[in-house]
Amino acid sequence: MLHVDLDQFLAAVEVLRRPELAGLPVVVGGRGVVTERAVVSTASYEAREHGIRSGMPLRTAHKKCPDAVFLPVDFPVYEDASARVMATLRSLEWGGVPVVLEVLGWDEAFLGAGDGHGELGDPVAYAAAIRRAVLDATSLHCSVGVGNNKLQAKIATDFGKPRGVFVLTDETWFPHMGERPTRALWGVGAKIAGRLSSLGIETVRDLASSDTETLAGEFGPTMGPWFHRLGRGVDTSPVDATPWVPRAHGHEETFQTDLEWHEVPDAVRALTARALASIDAEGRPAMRVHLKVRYRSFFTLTRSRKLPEPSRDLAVLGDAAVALLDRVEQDKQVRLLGVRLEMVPPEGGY
DNA sequence: TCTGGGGTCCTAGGACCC
DNA sequence: TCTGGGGTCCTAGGACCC
Repeated sequence: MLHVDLDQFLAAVEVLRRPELAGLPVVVGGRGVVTERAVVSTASYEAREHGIRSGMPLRTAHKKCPDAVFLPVDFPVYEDASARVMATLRSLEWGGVPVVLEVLGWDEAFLGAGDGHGELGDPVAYAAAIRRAVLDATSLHCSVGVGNNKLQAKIATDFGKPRGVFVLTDETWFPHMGERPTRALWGVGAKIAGRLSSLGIETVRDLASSDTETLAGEFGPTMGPWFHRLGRGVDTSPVDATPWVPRAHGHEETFQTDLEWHEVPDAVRALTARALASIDAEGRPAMRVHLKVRYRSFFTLTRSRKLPEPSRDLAVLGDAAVALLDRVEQDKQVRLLGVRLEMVPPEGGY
């Protein structure tokens, strides 16, 4: 089982079309304007040497490295580059058998052989061949993780970065992961790590040897046992090449200056129109409308309502979104608004 | 003037029905 | 007058990931 992840993907694509940027600190985020409310999407390795990280406010990044090149996020260009990478991967064979490819976003994929569980021959040699194939076809570098399952392969890739291959298996799981904090696991974020810590569970090994019943009591019958499996490096899910079918599309916007309440309904209607344009491309009507409101204090509310009947009518959807405003506090300035339209499932479900 | 924008999945609790 | 369970649907919100 392999996991492939492009190195500093957005920055690498920008350098490809502007070779003079090679070797410079490059930061891609927002509209590329360092005074605006936006965050870093990807920083080149040179920029990371200055302490710049994904998710960091652009303004902060600019303070850390005023000489960095700041570029706007250019969706179509990354989508095109991503499509070429995935087409390259999908065309590969493993031991004479077509690979099974599960795409995760723009710059990542799981790759298996046969039924999606198996692998053939020498996976490390094959991983190196994949890196060459992607580089030859797209001029982009990637790292590859090898594991007995998707969880292990995914974590292995991080150890292999940049431009490397790393192997993490049932045999090497505890030597590599046992003493790391639970946060190192794919699926454990800051909040879950904190709740685990309050149960006395700090490391991956602690989690692996913890009591499943206790975890189920704390996190529920699905999440509890799942966390326990994460700790042991266990993951039975196959690589699934089924094309992704979106459940919903939405748009949200952080306003450069907070909105006064009288400006909010029009802004909600504008976001609804953008969301509608996105779901129109899917050809399925909306069945539920979600509204997200963030106030100046960074306090965020969500409200949603199921429509009486599915709709693709802008007036109907706009009215439904605006009606949700009645259920939120209307006395504070608004920093962010979001409208998401959940679509009717396709024939036969997802 | 720290803290984007696109998503998915899970849980809790209330309403309602039998 | 008091009150058990099971089941489903719906909404709010939490958490995670790229």
